[in-house]
Amino acid sequence: MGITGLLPFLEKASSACHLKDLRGKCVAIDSYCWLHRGAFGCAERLARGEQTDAHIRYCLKYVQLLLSYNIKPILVFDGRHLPAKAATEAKRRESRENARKRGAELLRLGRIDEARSFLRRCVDITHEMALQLIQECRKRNVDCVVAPYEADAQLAFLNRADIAQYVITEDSDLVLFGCSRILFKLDLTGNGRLVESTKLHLAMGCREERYQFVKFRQMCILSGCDYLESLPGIGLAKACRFILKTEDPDIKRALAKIPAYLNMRQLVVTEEYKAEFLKAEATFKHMVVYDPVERRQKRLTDPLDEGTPEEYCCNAGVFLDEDTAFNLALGNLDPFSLRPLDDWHPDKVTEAHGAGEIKRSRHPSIWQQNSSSAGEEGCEKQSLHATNTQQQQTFVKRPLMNAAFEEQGTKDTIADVLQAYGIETATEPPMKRLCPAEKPSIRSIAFGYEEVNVLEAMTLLERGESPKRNRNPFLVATNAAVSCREASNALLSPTKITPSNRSLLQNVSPVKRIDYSASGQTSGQRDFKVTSQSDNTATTAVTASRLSRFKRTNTIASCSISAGQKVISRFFCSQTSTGSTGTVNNDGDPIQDPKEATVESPTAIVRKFKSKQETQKLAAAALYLRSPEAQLKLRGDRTPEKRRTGCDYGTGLIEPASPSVEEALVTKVDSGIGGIDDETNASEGDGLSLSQKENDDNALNTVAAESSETKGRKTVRLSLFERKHATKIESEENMGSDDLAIVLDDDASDGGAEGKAENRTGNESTKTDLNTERGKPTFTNTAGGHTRSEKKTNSKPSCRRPGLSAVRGKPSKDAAGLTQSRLSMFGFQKKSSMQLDKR
DNA sequence: GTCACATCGTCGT
DNA sequence: CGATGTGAC
Repeated sequence: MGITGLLPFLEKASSACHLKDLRGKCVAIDSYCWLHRGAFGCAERLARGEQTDAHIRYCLKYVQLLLSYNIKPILVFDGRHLPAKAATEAKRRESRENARKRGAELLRLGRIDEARSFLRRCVDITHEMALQLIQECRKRNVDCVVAPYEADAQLAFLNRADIAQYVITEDSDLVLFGCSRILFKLDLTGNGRLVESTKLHLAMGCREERYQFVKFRQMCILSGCDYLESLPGIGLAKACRFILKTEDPDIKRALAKIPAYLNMRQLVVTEEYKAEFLKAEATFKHMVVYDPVERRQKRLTDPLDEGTPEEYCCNAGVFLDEDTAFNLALGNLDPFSLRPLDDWHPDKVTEAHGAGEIKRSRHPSIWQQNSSSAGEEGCEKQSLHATNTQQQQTFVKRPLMNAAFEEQGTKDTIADVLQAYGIETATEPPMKRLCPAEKPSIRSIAFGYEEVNVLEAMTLLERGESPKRNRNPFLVATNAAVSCREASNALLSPTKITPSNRSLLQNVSPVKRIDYSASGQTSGQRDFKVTSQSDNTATTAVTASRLSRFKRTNTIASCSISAGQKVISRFFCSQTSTGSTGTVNNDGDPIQDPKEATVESPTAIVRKFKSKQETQKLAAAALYLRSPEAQLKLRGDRTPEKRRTGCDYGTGLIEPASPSVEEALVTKVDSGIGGIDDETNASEGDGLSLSQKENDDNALNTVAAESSETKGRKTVRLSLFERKHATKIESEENMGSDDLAIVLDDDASDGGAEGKAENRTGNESTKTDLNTERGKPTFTNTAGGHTRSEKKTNSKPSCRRPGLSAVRGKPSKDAAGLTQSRLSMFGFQKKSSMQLDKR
């Protein structure tokens, strides 16, 4: 059920979002949504008990989509039913059962079409389906978790623990559970709607300083949620008005004032309701979830921390014994009977498991128990669960990625390091400054990745926006969707390893392997530790600086940097007079003596940078506005091929595509979905996609086909709708189609055709608006239906006749059922009569 | 303007 | 499950 009307209510707290903004992140998925949508397509077969895997393939398509953007997915499944929801569940089961019976009956009577509609409504997502998907995911090294109870709480836990930075769902309840970033309405083109908890006050219409998340949650519970029916006559709007009005922090006392505050004298707030309210609140706060890191069940938040009496948690689930809980979370048990169905164990995974053509994700598993297993999750774990030890700057060791090389320990040049990991080094090292520092005139227009990154972070910082794109393929997580502060801090400060400043190089560099916790002692050439006490000799200085340059950029790691000291990034060192020694190595990079690293606050550096480097900033801004391809061209493409082509996690469902190619496609598809007018063909001087279009030749891969098919479908659907109206008008006016004022054409019949997308770029969007959201999902009908009507009315009347394939299967009687308001909404009535008048 | 309730669509070819 | 439409207050 969720919260009725919450998503439209959250319009102001949401923004259009694309998966490309989530690169390098980890995303927890409410798998039920995908399974349910997937099962809908093969509902008949499922209802008849026939064998099918269409729904599984549907889900894997999404998994693949995420992997192709280098996003780590964690699929979360529902577990047992909460007692509080038992009634709702029973009701659902009953209605499904009824639908099944009626469907079967109609099927016997041979009324296939009617039977179909009932059979679709009776699809139930069973744990067997979930397990089927889980098993496919295991083959691909994609993590799955079965929640002890509701997936919602589990998703929220993963999000709050920062194991997953985003949550994908269709259920508005996730907001109440306290997720920070939720992606709704994700489609196969990668577009979705992002709701951020930091913006919730905007939706409530409340000043930020007066806003508390607790208030938001109380508002939602008051409006009616899964655990508590609303008081009669109270919906979101009234609940919001009440919550904003009341000052009383004690909600139990405040609840009594509802009738007075809302002018609803007839309303009675019983003691029972108050108690149930507190229980419902506790259910959201303290539901039992599973912590895959600690491998134990716990509550989403600790009742002691929140001061919640234990008796209120009676609906929030009970704990299982350790072993059962673990196996349930892995998906090995049937959640209801707790009978074993499988015996998979994360610690006993063999590579052979995924043998065959199926490619395995390289993301580290959340189930990797050894916290020293590092990689991404190692970092997560450290930032999450080892905050205390972090103060000692204890770095976790990552597993040896290339044992032969790493044990050897002699090859310490950048080229060697990269080569050891299969990165092509025939070209220059990726982080190499493209234009040497000694050529300042050229430097002002050419930038390395870091520069652009920093500039971008600062530019966005200035504007108070979140960074949108990853431009530096090596700074995977620094950029996208991290708050600006985080981004700039990661670049500016002597950082600890956090999820936001990981990089490929960090993993590649031997530096990472130094265990600083040991004794501060490090061995030979491997010590590239940059500290104020560092004693790099002249002979090792060049090599050391080259490698430490990598390190400093992202993880300036040292146990001996004391508070207040700051080793600033190479970029800033070279730009600030105090930071640079003035010496340059043979790469043209300044060799920075760590002793002279300035102790400056990030803001001070930014200020200095801003005043001194205005031209560079402008140039960088110009560069920022280019597509990734254009940037690469401008800077000279030094990125090793392997990295540029993105990840290679494909399973064959969707071929792994270069991220840039995907972006190109999305740009095209975006413009295709939104526009329903053919008469405007110009793809409005879209500077961003210029070079992407040049790349189109490469774009004809499976993803292309997928995307354009989707586009085609949508277009056909729109056309079908339009045609229905047209038919209606036609019959009403008693006119032949030749006389019909609405222009009909056959364009939509071949929906998947390449190139149409650009032609359909609607004239509805402002040409100069780079943030246009056309074609992206929105929460409100005003944004969906109404804009469409505006599009229609603003443009010349036109209507595409769908192809035969689109008409087939839809009984024409539907057209007769259209209401006048619907017609006028799409502008047909008006237009047709207008045109008819002319005649 | 709100809210409650009923009904539809979700896929895929 | 959300979206949408409709009718009651």
